[in-house]
Amino acid sequence: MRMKLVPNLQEQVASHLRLRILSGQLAPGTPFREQVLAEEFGVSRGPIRDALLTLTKEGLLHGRPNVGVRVAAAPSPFKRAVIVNLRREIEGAALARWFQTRDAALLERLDANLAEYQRACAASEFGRVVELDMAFHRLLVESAEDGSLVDVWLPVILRMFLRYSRHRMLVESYQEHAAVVAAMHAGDEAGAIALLRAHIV
Amino acid sequence: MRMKLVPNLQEQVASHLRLRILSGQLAPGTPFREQVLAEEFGVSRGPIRDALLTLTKEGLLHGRPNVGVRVAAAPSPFKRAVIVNLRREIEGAALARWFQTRDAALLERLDANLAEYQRACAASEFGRVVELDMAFHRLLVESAEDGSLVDVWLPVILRMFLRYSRHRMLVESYQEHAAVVAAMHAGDEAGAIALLRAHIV
DNA sequence: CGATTGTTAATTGTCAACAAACCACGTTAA
DNA sequence: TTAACGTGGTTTGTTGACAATTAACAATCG
Repeated sequence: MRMKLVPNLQEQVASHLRLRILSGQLAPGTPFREQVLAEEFGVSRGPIRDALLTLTKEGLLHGRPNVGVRVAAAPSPFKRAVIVNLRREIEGAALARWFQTRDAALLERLDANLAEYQRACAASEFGRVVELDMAFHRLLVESAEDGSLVDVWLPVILRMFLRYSRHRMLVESYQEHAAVVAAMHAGDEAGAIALLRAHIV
Repeated sequence: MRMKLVPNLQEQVASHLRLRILSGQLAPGTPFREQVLAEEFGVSRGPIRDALLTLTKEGLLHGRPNVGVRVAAAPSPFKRAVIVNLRREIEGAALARWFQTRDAALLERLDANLAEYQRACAASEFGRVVELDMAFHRLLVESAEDGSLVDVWLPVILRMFLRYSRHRMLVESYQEHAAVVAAMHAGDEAGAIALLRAHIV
């Protein structure tokens, strides 16, 4: 069994740019030029193009043919309301499915996530908190049916995290995560799902 | 004012392959080789790669790095159930929003779609029916807020139409579409939304 | 006989050069 | 003055060649 040691260049570039966009440092409309990025990453424009196309399909970039891509604007209130319900549906379904097996491995990973989350909060590592926040929800979605929902879930949550102003409420978000996990430990299915849905805002 | 006469090669290729996959002729797991497609379309591998990446993100193809892409399998019952709810949420929200304006232009387009749908049914033009079925729902989604929901809606419905066995019920599907439009004409918001949600299965 | 290791053919990943499209700017003419 | 029209420079779109990786098969060893 071998883990992939060196992922594709396009994946490395996409991951790097994803974090850069989600950090919220870049204003909507900021252009991403292929040549500039190619020189910055030390690769040719090929992998850059693939990465930009990926991020565009994920909703983080907005592209017009023959013009280029720019950082996408945050979704409108209407669109955001729809997206919130989509996330609730997906993650709620995943959590409901977990209660059919109650696999302990997931609980361990969630506990580890909470511990690291708490540490990052105390250290005020802002970017790390965003990562851990998304990782928490990703663990839930991945637990259901070998992660078959991840591909539909990812574009949804990425659009929500685009210029997400709620990351400031670090402690509050942590407590809500912890409450969900506590309900899972207690075997309270309805309570866990209700807490999770209420947490997604 | 000029319409784009010749869209990008990658878009032409993607559209063509999309229809080929949705037609249901190709069994899940059928490989898509870049070189083969490049020769078939008479272009180089570049645009083909972009098209395959697009279709992969849309859920129609399943790809592994350094190996290639294959026609994706139909979603599992669990995943399909989730996707059904996602479509209901998106299209229901779009329809609810239409009732705030009741723009007549949409009704005209839907009536035209129904007429053409009926004709294609009578002529048993199977592929055309699939197109019109999706076009009907697309019109609904595009009507809300300048089509801002289309990008999240498209990957969802494409996954549902992947090897969709329900297209055989041509007349039944037409009648359900017509019932939704009739409720819209009558100004019955709750009824239209209920009919639409019940139609998505 | 089974498992492991080389070898090879096929396929994807990457690159650099060239072609086509777009945008801003200055010019021209009504 | 203003609108239309070229024009130059910048950026994306496309291409073909080359490198890296994979999977299947053959040979080898325990």
